[in-house]
Amino acid sequence: MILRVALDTPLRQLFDYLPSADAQWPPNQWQPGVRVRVPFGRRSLVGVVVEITPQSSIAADKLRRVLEAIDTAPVFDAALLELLRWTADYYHHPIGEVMAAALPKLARDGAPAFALLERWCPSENGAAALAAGELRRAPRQRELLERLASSGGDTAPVLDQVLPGWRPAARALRQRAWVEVATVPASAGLDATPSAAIAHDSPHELVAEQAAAVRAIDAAAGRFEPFLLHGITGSGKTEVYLRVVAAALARQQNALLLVPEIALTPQFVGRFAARFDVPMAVLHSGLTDPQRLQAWRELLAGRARILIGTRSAVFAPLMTPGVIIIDEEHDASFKQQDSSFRYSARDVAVVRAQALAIPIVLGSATPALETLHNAALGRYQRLLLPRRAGQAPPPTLRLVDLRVESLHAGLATTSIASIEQHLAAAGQVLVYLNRRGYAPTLLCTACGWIAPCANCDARYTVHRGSDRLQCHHCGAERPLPRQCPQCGYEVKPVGQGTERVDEALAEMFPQAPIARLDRDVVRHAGDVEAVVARIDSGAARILVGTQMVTKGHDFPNVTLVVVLNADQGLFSTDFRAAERLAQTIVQVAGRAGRAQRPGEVLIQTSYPDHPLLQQLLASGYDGFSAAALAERQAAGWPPFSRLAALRASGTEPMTAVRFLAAARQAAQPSERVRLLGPAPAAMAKRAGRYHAQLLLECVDRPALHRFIDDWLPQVESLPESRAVRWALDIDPLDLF
DNA sequence: AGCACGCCGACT
DNA sequence: GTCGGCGTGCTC
Repeated sequence: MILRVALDTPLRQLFDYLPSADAQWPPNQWQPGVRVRVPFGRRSLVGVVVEITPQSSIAADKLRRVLEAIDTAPVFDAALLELLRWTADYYHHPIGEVMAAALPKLARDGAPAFALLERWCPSENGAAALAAGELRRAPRQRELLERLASSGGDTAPVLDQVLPGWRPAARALRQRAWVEVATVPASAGLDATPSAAIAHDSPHELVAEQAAAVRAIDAAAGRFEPFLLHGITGSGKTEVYLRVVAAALARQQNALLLVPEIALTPQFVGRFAARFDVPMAVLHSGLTDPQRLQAWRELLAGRARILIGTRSAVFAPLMTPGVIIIDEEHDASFKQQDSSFRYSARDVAVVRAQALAIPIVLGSATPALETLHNAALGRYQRLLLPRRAGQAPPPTLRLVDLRVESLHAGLATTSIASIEQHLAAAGQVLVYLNRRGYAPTLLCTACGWIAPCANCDARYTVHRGSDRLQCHHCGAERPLPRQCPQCGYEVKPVGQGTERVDEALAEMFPQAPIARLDRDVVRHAGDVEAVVARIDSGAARILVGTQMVTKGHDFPNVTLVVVLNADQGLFSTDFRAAERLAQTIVQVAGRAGRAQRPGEVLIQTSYPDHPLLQQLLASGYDGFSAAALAERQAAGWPPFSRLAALRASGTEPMTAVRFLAAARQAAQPSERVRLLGPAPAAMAKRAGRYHAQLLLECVDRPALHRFIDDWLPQVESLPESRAVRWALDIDPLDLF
């Protein structure tokens, strides 16, 4: 019997092992999905048994024995194992690394799948000693031994409660062999967290469209059916989620809710905890390793009924899942960007739902064009929530023509006048600017020197708060110079960041307290909530923020939104830039006028005639997306074709390009797959490395994947690959 | 990715 | 004379 094991290495293969000699592990106990410790070269690694086969193609004398089985039951059930194999296949990524990504770090290192507790028992000698009246001079030890004798044994947490400070006594007793200690698995009830809140939140009334959406999703129970829940901001998508989860719970099933980022988990946990009196688990990167392990164990034991998590939660073990929900499905955070395993949690979730034969709900006010296309093709059922709850009227959008306006700290005269009006009418104002810091450049007024980052093709951003220069691309920092290091003349910050807009607004409207929301003011968990609370309570009247303000939080009393710089996305080389800009504008506009008062949205631009802006103004996101999809079709971009990008970086300017050129050379010419590049990245140098990419495009997905399957082994063995870091990005979101 | 083996420069 | 630089090869 051969165990085929996935190991956390970049090698694209399984490794064959003989079962351990352990008598406790008869052959019929080995199962796929069980973790094992195996010898690998000269180290020992934790891997996952993926297959059990009668024989191996590896020479018998090379096969080694498993050192130890870590689990008695699989940590990946058959369905999850199959999903992980599909994922490794689809993203052309080593299976062992995919499996590693699906496990919390501590589980990856071999931590048991269930919590272990120390259990202390009296020994026979101990009972005898007690009866003989020993320990008269050691009251603590006697007390402990008496307790253990009467209870027959206790676990450490119990002893912590009944006899605080019992450890020294226990150690002494153990030395005399009067007590024994064993580690036992924590059985269900023992370490179960008591459910926090009693469900007190009563379901909101549903409007007709919400009710129809809930009915449609509930009707799909027990079969695979993807839904696009396209609901404008404020239309009550969350209430639909709650109803759908309630129905799943009623069917004795569990639910998975994926959210794009950590900041959004507390509010969902709050809403769900208020509605449901069931154990929930939360998984995101803000947890400590032990917390993540704990959540994973709760899921594995089937104790948690609802899982709310970010990207990697799509791989969490789920017992009898009944529905998967993806909130803000268009959000780019669902696509892993920073590791070499670049998966889309949204797309994997759809595959998981399909394998599980359960419905999946993709919710958004601004769906991705891919998703809208799937809905148009009838692959996804589109559910529309076109109205705001509470009959709040939709905000009106207006463009502010920067060519004819004078600017004060990035604010046009019209915008300033509007802010004044709204403040006077007791409204709140939101100013959106996708640039943190004080100013994006520091310029010498005499010689034209601009503070450059030494590691990147970028400029330092001026930060007044910390009185430093900061590179937003590599994180480098240095003190803010007082004079030009080149000519000694005066330097000044040029351009606007949120910090400067905050300062300028404070000068213009001294009576209106300002809150700022960007990564510089949000340092710890709870910071976002604190800022949101200042706005909600009315303590602050103006909110200045970056992308962060567009995500999730509602500001019901905001009546005016000003978008300071919409133009960055208008002329990008990236074919997705327009989509992202439209989504941002619609999302930030959605923050305005959600209570009774109508909202107003001002978009400052130097290109008021740009078709994208005109489209958005005339026919909203629907009109924009229809036009954008037509453009994509004409240009042959996704979703009308499939892309993959081979990305590389090296410490020398040309190594990445050379590697990619060699990779292109190595490719079998194909009529169907087009190769574009290699091309250096728009910002080639980042953090001291030079980046480049080679793009693959093909109308037919299976053809593209077959091509990559043939090509990748050759790419791997290229001598040029030694000098670079490279990664293959399937369905890339941004092209540089 | 690790980790070891192996062959050429600046140091006690 | 050695410590150590990273090239190259292997992991069932």
